[in-house]
Amino acid sequence: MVKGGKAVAGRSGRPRVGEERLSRDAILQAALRIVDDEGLDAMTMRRLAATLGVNPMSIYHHLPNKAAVVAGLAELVFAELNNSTPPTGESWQEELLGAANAYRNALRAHPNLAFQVLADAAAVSDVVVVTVEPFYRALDRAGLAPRDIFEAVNTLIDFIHGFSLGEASVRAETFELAPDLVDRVSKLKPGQAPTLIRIVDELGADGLHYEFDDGFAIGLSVFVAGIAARFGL
Amino acid sequence: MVKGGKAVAGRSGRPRVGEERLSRDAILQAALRIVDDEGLDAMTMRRLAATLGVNPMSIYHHLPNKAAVVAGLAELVFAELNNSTPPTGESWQEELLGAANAYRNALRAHPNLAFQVLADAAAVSDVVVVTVEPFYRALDRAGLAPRDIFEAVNTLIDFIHGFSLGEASVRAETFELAPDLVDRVSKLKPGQAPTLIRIVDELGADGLHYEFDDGFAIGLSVFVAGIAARFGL
DNA sequence: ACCTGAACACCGTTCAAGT
DNA sequence: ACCTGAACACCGTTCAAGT
Repeated sequence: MVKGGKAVAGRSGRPRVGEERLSRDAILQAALRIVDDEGLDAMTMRRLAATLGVNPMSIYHHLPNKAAVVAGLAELVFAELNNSTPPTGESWQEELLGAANAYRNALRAHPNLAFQVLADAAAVSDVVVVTVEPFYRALDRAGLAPRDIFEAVNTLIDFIHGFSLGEASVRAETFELAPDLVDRVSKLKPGQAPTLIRIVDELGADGLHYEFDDGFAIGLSVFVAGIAARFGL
Repeated sequence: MVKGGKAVAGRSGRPRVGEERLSRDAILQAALRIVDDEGLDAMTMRRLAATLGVNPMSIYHHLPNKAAVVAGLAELVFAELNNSTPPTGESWQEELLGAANAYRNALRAHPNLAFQVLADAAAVSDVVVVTVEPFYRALDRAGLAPRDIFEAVNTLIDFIHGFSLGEASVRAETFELAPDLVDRVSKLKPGQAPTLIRIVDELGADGLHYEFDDGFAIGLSVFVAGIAARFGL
């Protein structure tokens, strides 16, 4: 963009104290804005520097490399989640649903980042660890044994991750499966997926409408019923 | 690598019939090899061309761009899954577990690709659609209503996706959580995650060992129990 | 310590030219 | 039709130099 023109004046050299133009936080906020607005690919070091009105290399004094910038963004998402009000509920079930919804919403807030966040969720940082507290609290309240809590939370969070991945990969929050799934299924060679074809046919009558909100709620209800049955509540 | 040297002879121009050096399939196989061996980042168009002994631009006559190459790889993974022997079982539960294990194994076969595969699973192609047939078959056999089958399969596959994402993000198939989780948890400010800290403490006594295989089996058992309970089987 | 400028070693892709 | 060579418009990052 600034391409041909000579660099905007901007004194070089160390700024006086209290005059720093850059900070880890300012960089991450600017990066998050770019990612939210234009996607992860648009967030290049050079572009980031440009929006900060700074030389590309200046960023490297606050973050070691681009991977660190992206990891910092993932951390921001979890930090937002941790700052949201913790879920409460009449029952452990309600509390668990509250935790799950808050988690999903945090991921939904930055769909262009969801992918990266999910990848980093494994390479856990402190912020991520704290994130599971509400889940532990709900299941502790339910009376599960420590090891069962551990496994149950892992399972539930895996589901939320997978669901969020699908949700982030699709633009609209509602979509008609009809033109998509029905159409595609109808083009399959009949021998290849007989059950699928038959089921989709029967569904087709009702009109094949899908809402992510409903899908999530149903998934959670399956999970809650499963926990209760599997761990003897 | 070939950097300074002059291009290896290699006649240019159109090869005679039956003499083509390139094909969509050959390109994808070479690309898959690079991704499996060195990761997705190593698979650049130029690198891919080099291993094929061909000019970078030649690839564009078979695939429109790099995104198409990567999408082709994702398709390969699902194709492998569809060619594996379909699961059978005494009960619908066993059949469902068989389908889930086959699905997970297909994703595990190419960990460096898992990420991309999961992203593309939403932007569904025909190969992906066929992939769900075994799940539909198991739940149809269980006697679920069409709409319930649809929702249950979505939920289960979301779980598998999330699980596989976590599995792909971690190198070893077994890891001690102790030095990782326990250590990290113990460094938290006590007010931040009291339940988590307490539960992990109690777990710490047993030795905090985690196996992905066990985690997956437990997760599946929760879902099977949940499906039975939630959909009244 | 913090910022800059120039340079290095890459990218994906377009376009015109070969056979 | 299929492959090539040169070129364009980018990347992330190193390194030496400024204050």
